Amino acid sequence: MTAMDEGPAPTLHDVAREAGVSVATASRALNGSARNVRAENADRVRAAAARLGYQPHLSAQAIARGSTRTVALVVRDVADPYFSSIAAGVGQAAEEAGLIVTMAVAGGSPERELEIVRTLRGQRPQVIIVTGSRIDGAGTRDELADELEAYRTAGGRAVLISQLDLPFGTVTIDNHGGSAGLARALLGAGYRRFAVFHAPPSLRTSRERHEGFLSGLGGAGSVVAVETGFTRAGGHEAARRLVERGLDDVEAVFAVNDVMAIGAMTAFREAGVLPGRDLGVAGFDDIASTVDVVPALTSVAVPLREAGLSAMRLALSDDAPAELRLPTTVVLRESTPPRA
Amino acid sequence: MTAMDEGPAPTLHDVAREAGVSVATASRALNGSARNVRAENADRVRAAAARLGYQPHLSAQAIARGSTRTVALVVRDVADPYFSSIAAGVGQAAEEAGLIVTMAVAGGSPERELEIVRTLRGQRPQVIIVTGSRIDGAGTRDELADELEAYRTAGGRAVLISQLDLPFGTVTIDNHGGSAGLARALLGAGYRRFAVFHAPPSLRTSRERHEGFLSGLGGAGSVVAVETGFTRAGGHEAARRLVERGLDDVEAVFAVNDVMAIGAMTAFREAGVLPGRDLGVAGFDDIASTVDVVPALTSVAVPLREAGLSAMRLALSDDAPAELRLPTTVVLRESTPPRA
DNA sequence: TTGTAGGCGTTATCAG
DNA sequence: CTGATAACGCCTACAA
Repeated sequence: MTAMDEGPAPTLHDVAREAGVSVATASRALNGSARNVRAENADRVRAAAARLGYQPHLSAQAIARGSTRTVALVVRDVADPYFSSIAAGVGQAAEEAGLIVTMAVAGGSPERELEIVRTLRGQRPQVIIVTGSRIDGAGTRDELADELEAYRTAGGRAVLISQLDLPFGTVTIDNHGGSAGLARALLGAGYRRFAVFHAPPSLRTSRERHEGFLSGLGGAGSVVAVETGFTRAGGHEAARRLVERGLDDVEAVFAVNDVMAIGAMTAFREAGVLPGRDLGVAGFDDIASTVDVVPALTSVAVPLREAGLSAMRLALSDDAPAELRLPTTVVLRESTPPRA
Repeated sequence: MTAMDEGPAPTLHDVAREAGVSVATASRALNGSARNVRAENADRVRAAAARLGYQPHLSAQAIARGSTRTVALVVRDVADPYFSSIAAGVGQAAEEAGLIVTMAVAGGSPERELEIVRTLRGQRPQVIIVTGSRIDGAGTRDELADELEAYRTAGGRAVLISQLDLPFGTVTIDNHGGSAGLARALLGAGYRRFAVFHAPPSLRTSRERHEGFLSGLGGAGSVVAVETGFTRAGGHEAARRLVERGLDDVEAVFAVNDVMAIGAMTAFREAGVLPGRDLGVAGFDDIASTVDVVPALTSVAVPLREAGLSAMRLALSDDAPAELRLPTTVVLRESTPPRA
């Protein structure tokens, strides 16, 4: 109810009137669709635009031009370092390409993911990037595929950072190979008896890492599997359960991601079991905190930021949608010291 | 060059034709702008929409309706837990309000921040939330204010999660009070001689925390100030420098944020100085990893997620733009054990 | 209950 | 080089 001058944002018409030219000329002057505007008029237009605080209505441009300058990103959880690293990569690539990124959070629900992709499609972004593990038996797989297919048919570029499960460009992480390499490295360090903290096997990422680990072991040693959540809390809880059950037959635990491993380390410590001394601990992803935790966490490095960049590259390239497999690297640290 | 049926996305016209009704009826059936559509027709329209994989063009809706259903968020760095927690809060509130969040990364550059807000304005979002410390002497302050003012004049809601520096709704964190409380708590624990790791004083958040700490000390004890970057790397480097210089006159270090403190702890450890035993360490923000680091990090808890929620609430409310000050809580942990 | 028509802010075509 | 004017996809009086 103030006396402030309320009112709609100035439009191109306002600018044109203020500059004493037609909208067409104003439009041309502002975005040089053709270089043919008299310098003087161009200046007048720019001055008028500045004076009025004019900003072109992106939606209107989108309609008139028939295309937007945005990329849509679907993640499970922004606050999870795994996704925020990917998001950072996507953001960087988007900025370089002059695109705006819009971001939606699926929270691990396949239904919500589907719903998001649907409404995202309404945004008509140039690119849709869906991140996060596929979930088997979710029942939304085919619908998601249809949705993305419809999007592609309309000229959009869909890319997944996930498992190669849908017929779209996909950036995959070598989960199986990474875990197998880790298993071999741990065997090499003298470990024989393991526990694996994993999420429900329908979560593909977890399953791949779990299976990869077993296959890397190649039958050597023993493994007790503990199913839990794919989060820090899950790792923490699994560790508590394992301690309760007794640690006699485990020399090292592999948690299928770092936040689980870190939560587990804390739980072990709370129970008087010292990670790195009493028990080896390893994770997966090699998030930033691995080196700040004590003992530093053995992990499998995944180029997360690079995954985001690659996804954008894949999307923007004109090659047929392909799989881009990102390599992983085992990084041994103090949490799994060589065993006498 | 495949034989796939390429082509533009289906429009409302296509749906209408497919259903054998007019666009108006189709529009009404799809978004019940009025409940007056014969049930049979409504069904036909919905069926046609489904068959065609129709999704309304959000930009077109935005233009026709004169408003969008989006909120724009500006952060410094998505991968920083500080911002990703805020983003998570904003995302949650946005979802509840049925809004899509678009997110842009300023990377700590005031110029980039200004540029982002400018183009964001073109998006015509319902809300613009700008997060991150104000930076004094940036030279963009007034321009940013103008930009946001123009946005508000056009009916937008601008909110900052920052310092109260611009005449808009602002969610502030009690940096000064929190640090002062921390200082008192550390005095109470027997510490007297401090080092403070801070960023350049133009960064308001850093300055407020630094000054708050000094004021909490109230002249008691001694303080050596070390200027460095506002990041983990900054903390790490400051710690290295401090060790080189000698630690004889410091019993505890306060890093103005947790990632700095955590980086510092690692650096100290690398130098053979054990945090918590040889040296107290405290941070600010109380990010998730404080409890997973060893020793657990003393910090000042900031309701980050809540900040995001509050910002949305502030934006969506019809009250005059106000300041909403979020309280902080000192959390003493093992990194600052009571001193004999 | 339905359809026609005009408008939203831009861009782009096509005469001048 | 400039200015009408017709799209773009959707919504919404207004009229039927």
